[in-house]
Amino acid sequence: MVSIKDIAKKAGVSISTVSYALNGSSKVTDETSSKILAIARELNYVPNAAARTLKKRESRILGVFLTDFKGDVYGELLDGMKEVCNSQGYDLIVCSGKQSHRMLPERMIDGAVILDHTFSSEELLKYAERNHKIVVLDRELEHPNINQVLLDNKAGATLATEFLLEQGHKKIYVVSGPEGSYDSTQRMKAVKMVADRAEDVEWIEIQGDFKKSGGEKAAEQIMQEYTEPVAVFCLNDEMAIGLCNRIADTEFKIGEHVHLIGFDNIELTRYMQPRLATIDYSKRKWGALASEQLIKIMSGEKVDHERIYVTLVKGDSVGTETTRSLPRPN
Amino acid sequence: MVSIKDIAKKAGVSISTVSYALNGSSKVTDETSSKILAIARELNYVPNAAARTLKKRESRILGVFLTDFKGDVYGELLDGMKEVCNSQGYDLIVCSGKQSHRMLPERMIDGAVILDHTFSSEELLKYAERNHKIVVLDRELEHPNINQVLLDNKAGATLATEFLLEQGHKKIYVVSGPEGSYDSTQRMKAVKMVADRAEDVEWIEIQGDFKKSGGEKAAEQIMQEYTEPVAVFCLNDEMAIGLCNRIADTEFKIGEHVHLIGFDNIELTRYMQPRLATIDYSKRKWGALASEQLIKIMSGEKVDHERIYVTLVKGDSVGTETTRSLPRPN
DNA sequence: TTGTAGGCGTTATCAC
DNA sequence: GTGATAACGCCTACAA
Repeated sequence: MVSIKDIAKKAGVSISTVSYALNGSSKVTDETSSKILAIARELNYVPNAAARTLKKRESRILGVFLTDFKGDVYGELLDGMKEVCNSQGYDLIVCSGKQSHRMLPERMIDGAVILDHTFSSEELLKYAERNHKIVVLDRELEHPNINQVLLDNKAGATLATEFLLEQGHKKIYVVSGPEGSYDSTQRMKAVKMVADRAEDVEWIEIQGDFKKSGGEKAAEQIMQEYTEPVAVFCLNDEMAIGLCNRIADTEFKIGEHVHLIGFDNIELTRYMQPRLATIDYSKRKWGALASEQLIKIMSGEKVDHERIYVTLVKGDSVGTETTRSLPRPN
Repeated sequence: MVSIKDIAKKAGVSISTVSYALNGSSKVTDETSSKILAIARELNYVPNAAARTLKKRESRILGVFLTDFKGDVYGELLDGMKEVCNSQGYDLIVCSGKQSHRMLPERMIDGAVILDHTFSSEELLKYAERNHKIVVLDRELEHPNINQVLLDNKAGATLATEFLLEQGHKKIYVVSGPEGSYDSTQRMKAVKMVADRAEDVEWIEIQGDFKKSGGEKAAEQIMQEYTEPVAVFCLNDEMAIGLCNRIADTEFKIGEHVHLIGFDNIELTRYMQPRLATIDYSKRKWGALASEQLIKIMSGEKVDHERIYVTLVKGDSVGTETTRSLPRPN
């Protein structure tokens, strides 16, 4: 490995002069500087990240932690994060799994964005307590070194539920996310609030998992119990897709027998037939804002928690309840 | 930050004793050792990754470089990589974008897996020349420090094309990937080979981009030129999905007017109506193998290039050509 | 069994 | 403007 020491030797100067030249300090003559730069290029010199990080006590790398690498929500979110990070001179790395947690306490990264419910809040608080900077996207956590950028789950679930009610639906299945998911809990709470306040509305929770398989299972149960048209609120789009596809094998029709709305507005919903009604928000903005907040708290700036606003996307997957007595197909 | 120096002071021993104890060396008494460990825990000691990396000249981190964070192929592939990495005591980080390239030459990571055609081969060879270890998944590149783990594109495209021919199709549109994509070029070459060898077969290339939008555009052209049923080979599933969805808005029917086959067997194809015919391979195995090869060449082991085998998945998106004169709908 | 000391590659504070 | 020199936190001969 070629180090500044090698360059110094070859250039006949000291290592400090080399360091200055390499870092573009104005303290060194243009002449010496260009000579050093030339030699550095000639020797294929590349600075050593570990040494720099050790000395400067910062790596200029930010990490984002995901539950897993699958999931349709992540793509744009990560792109949003990357954009902001890069523009601020940081690199972004994506990590998953318990093993990678060490990156934060061992100071391989300067800060972390968390979207991983397997990362316990105790662990996060422990790190925050040791002065590591963290932004959480998937929980509420109060600490001077932690900032929250959360989806407005309550507004989203309220919009979705009210939309179903407005269309005249009286029986609503709600397919939830996995145990312990903050998003699921929050959305569920809002549904309950709205539905309980309405007259004559019955709502039934089906335990889901935020994956396609959960939607499929829910479809089975719903069709089994079917007596008349029902509304279904899948707490994310992936389950809605699973549900749709299970139902596509039957005579039941989405938007007629089963009125369906999702949450997330993932790209695929644009392509579904009929178009899935869902709750939209900017994933790119979510990621960008998370990175911004992280960089701010790292620089010592005091910032408030942020919220990502949501909107309703209507779609033919939810029809008006004009066909109360539509019979069970076949 | 608490370092081994602090522990040493508190324990009344030297820093080397602390280091030995922390690394489980048998050279230190159980008594001293447990005392040191207790103090380390008490002080919330966490080793500093940069210092360890600098000294040991390895980070135990492997990096994978992707063109972008979107893309349905990546999830399982990354999981496959992560599994192998972790089991071998390595961490995996996912990077994207030109800025992050520095991770390799600056020795932040011990090795890299490349699935990013924006990473030039010259750059990769340069790094390989400086003794960095690399596994490429998206090109052919010969160097002692580079290993290839490539899809058997030729076999896949041949299987797909032959399947269309067996079903009696005589006119085949091929929707390609973006300019410069190795996978696209290889697949295209195989199609040409098979189709040209067959009698009476006409094939037409449509320039695509491996994204949904490319499939949509291809759909427009195909419908415009339509006179009788045609076959279409989209060189990846994402374009096939775009094509399907564009066609779903019309009276044309997949599997009747347009016989469609894709490539990749991404999860979503399972849910399409009709089921998309495609080429399958294990993404998880691809990732796992890539990691294994990387770790092997890093340990100085000499390994051959590897190939990921593919199979044909039939689906109702390709019907038999019994309806040669099916008229143009509406 | 434990301590001393040198060095990994870099930055940064001093002198000169 | 340039050069010694001392860290940064850790590992590891070698010495005691």
